[in-house]
Amino acid sequence: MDIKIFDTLKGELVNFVPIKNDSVSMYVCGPTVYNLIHIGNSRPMIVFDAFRRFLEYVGYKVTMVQNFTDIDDKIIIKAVKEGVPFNEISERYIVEYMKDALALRIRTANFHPKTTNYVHEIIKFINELIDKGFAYESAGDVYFDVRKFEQYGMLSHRNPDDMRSGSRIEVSDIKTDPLDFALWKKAKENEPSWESPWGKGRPGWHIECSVMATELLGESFDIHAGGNDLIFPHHENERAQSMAHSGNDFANYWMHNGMIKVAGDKMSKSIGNIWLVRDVVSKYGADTVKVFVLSKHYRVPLDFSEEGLQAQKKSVSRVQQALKDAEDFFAGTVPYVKNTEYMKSKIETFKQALSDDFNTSKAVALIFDLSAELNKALSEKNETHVIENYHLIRNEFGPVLGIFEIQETQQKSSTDDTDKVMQVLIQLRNQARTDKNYTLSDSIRDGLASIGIQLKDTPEGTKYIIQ
RNA sequence: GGCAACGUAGCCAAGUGGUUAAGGCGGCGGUCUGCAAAAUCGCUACUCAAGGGUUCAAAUCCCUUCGUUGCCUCCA
Repeated sequence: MDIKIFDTLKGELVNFVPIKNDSVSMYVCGPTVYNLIHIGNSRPMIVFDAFRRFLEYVGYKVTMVQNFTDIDDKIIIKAVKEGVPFNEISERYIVEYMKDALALRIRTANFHPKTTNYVHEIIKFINELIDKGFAYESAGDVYFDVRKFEQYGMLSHRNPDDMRSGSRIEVSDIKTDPLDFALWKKAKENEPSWESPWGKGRPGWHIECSVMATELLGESFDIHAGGNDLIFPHHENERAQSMAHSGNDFANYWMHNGMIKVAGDKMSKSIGNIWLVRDVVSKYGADTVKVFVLSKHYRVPLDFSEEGLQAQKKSVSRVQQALKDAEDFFAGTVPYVKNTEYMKSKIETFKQALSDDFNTSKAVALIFDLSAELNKALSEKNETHVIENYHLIRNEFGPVLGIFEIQETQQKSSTDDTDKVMQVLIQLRNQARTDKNYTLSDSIRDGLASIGIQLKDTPEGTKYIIQ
């Protein structure tokens, strides 16, 4: 099956053909670790984790790298402010990042390299760029000479001359061209630094990704991904220095996700309109957050709002409840079956949707359809159809998109004390109903509802859901 | 100023040349229920920002206008 993706470099939908037949190498730009991550940061995590799973689903062996930039101005500033070594800050926020990723059920990449572990390779890489005439030292800094790289501007579809004339580019007399960017920054007093041929200093911002991608995936690899705010300058610069260094292609495909916005503005640490991942996940659950993100195509801007999340939570709960009902229907474990024709045709539809520039909103819509089918099958007691739809959601499509993989809501077992208390209350209420004492029965129901416990009178008896 | 993207129902959102314009939330009506809730069934865009054009045929291609946003500076 052909997989089509939108390639930022070509500016159009292209057929995805990996370098090696059966394997895919991808590099996803990770965070600079100086803060807790917000919902905006979570979009590439959610989207590209799912994309990676999809590639594996259709049979590729995927090697995924996601870096941590653990040395940078902001980390240093924060460390100074707290009076601790810089690596205490970066290590802290790597741990916090991992916690948030876990809460979102993002699978870990194959490699999570850190800049500071690659300083030796970075220095070597810069040295080679200087040898090849693409970089120069100036006052202890080393800069990339953009005029030497003919393709500069190609990824971001910009003309270097236009950018030079723009007033927002800072002019510096230590740079040959205002667009030149730092590969190596000379250490200021008391800054963390490493020894180098150019004196004490530290890596510039873009170089770490080029070096770590090259070290772990090779000079040329398949996919480079990240937020579209990284296209310029980060990815443009990465591409320039990498191609100048190797003389070969760098990433063959560039995938970029759109920004998450709040009330019309981009969610950004500098604007301050951020929602922390951990707060949103604990309030709405990972499935809701992920379905919310995957409901919209990954390249277009997504407006974040509590109202939107609230609406999504309802739809997500319906699917979760249908799955739980199916498990209850089979007293805990839904038996596996060989894929039926019905399942095969749904799987085909699912793959088709995701092959078309990763159209997750179509795939999510399919899951909602299956969830309705599952509910119908349950009420008709059609075992085969329950099994088919349950497995398609829980064990086939869910694990690809990273949603509905597990039961998020707490299941109460019959040995649980809560359940015992609930059974007493339900019995009491049902006696009242039999006696047609609806004032009492309704007051029990309303009372429970007010503390978040919902009663449902089904043909199989009264059930309850703890919100 | 330069370079892009987007504008589809009350709201969110697929569809990008040709069957009845997916799906979700909300709303209305039916089934179920003592009444609800949940589930389920039906209805909820004769129309795709506006105006031109191309075509046998356009939400889908082209042009113009209006509007929103992003990048050009750290950012996912």
